[in-house]
Amino acid sequence: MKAIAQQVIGETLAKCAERGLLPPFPGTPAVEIPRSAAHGDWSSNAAMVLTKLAGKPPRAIAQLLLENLVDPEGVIEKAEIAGPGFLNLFISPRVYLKALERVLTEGERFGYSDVGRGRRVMVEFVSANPTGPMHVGHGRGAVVGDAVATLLDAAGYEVTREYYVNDAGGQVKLLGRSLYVRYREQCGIETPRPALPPPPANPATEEERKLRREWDEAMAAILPYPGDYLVAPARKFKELHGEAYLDATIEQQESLFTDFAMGEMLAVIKDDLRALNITFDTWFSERQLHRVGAIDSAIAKLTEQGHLFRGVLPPPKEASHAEEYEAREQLLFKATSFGDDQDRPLQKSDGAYTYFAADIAYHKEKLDRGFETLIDVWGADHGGYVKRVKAAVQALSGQADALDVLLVQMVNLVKNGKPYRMSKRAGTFVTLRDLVEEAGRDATRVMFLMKRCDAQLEFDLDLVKKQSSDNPVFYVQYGHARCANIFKRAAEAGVGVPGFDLSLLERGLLHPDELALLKQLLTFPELVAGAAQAREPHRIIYYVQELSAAFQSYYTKGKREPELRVLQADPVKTGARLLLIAGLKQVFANALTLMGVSAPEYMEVPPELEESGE
RNA sequence: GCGCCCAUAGCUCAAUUGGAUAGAGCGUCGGACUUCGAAUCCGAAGGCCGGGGGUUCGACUCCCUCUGGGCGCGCCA
Repeated sequence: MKAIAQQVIGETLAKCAERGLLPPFPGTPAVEIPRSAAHGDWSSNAAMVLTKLAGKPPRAIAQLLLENLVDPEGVIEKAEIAGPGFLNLFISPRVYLKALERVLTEGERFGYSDVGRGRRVMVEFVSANPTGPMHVGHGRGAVVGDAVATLLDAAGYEVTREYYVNDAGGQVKLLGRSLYVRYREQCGIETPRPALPPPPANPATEEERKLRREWDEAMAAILPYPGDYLVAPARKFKELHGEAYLDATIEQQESLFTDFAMGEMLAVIKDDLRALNITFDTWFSERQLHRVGAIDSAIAKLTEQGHLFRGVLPPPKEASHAEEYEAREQLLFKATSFGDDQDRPLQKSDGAYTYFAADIAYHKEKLDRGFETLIDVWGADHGGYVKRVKAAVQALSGQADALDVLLVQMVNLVKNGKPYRMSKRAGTFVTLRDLVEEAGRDATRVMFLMKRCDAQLEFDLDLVKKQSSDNPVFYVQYGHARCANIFKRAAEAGVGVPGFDLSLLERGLLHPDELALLKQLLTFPELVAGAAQAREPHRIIYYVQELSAAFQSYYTKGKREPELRVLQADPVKTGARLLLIAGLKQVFANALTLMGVSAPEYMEVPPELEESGE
């Protein structure tokens, strides 16, 4: 649809330039759908843009455009100048009616485009350490990453979803040690307690908080991962090995036990993801990176490019870290030449590589695999990390925008109208699994996708668990279910859905609401392309809500005015409207599918609404 | 102290990426079911777009600054 308006304006501008009436237009002229329908179907600000270049007032330029409008096919019903110099185009209804055919023939592919031109893009998301089950914060990143990937795929990019498994660091070694402790418990050996007085459960004073901290630290040395989720793996380990590893060495704990625990944790994570219907194309192991010497080759390349040097970093600004500071020469990446605040170390004092070094190698690996665009979905707590990784990717790829990092902000849980603090110790830890089981997949996904990801999200645990109309997911699905119901009724009445017929539509779809609905659903392909390029899945949710609202409003008018019903005495109107509803249903289904939300044919009325409903 | 993110109706959030009169849901108030699903619809009230400056035909959007909240700040991943 946009292309039609763009073509008219573009050719009109070209004609004016040819005749010497106006200077050539710089770039491609912008057309957009005005907020108010009174301002036409499409609007162009070309006259305002040309004001300076042409040395004429914008309205005079708009007048020239109007007089020279190029429209050989007669798609423009009316054009007018408005406001400071907008040129507003009113498209002939016939154009829209005809376009409905595309919706119906393209079916579930309607909305797909090739703006991505097969460009290879990797979306790396979740990548949670395999040290425990996923929590709700991970869930947001998972859903957003998945939806962005789906959108990019629909926009014609060639998308790979990857999970980076951090299986090489100290965290997973600690996991192995925790499993060892749990395993011994399974074998009847009690876990030693710290040689400290037991701390207060709810520390109130500073002194009590200190005791609590000391206790927690001492406990962490024995059992770094205190939750219950290692109990089942410990049991399984015992079944497999009996009591053969009761006196495992620390090396065994950090290899054998670690590998076992990690395997179990990854299985849990995969289960959690499956509950959200999220799958990955590739699981990339950090160990693999070390094994093939990827870090060395990344460092070699950066050295070759002159981005590495040996130097001393200034002391940390934050007081608590400054005490430990010791001036030391180390291998640094010159991140400051790409806009970072500091140069960043690649090696620790013991000579081992930093996590950053591994991350550089990992991103180089992605580029080497042929991905032209990299998208990373990270939690907000990694915000301070963005600049240096982007710097590294820029150095490696030579492009400033090869890496796009989506920082998914924190999820604040709310229960009973109050902030709900998550604490493993207090037993108020909410796993993603718990949430999905209680709220359901659709509701969880919609909640995570309703807001831009760069803003914090308030997640109301009561609301999402409530099976009622307060829950936004029901409204968006109801639009689809209602369409389905119309077809069910039509079938019951023996009314068939006609094949596409332009003259039928011209005779039957006469109400302004119907044309407005049609126009709205025809914007879907551009919406998808825009949302993909902006990496903003929330646009789709808002669109479905708006489309659903417009449809419900139209539908309800039929209650008062029988001639507005879809199914009615006039077969022409009925047929034409069934075609419109078919298009609507298709767009609802496509939009919901893109978001990974189901499009139900029928929705159960929840029990608490049943009484008031009758 | 520095960096990144956020601030829009009582609450939770949008705003076509610089466009015309800033919109939804929830909540409040008032209406609408004898036939396509009332999980719905219609209407009303509710706004100094955090404050101030700037950029231009035009700013919620871009720049500067201040205030308030969040996240992070060598050798944790």
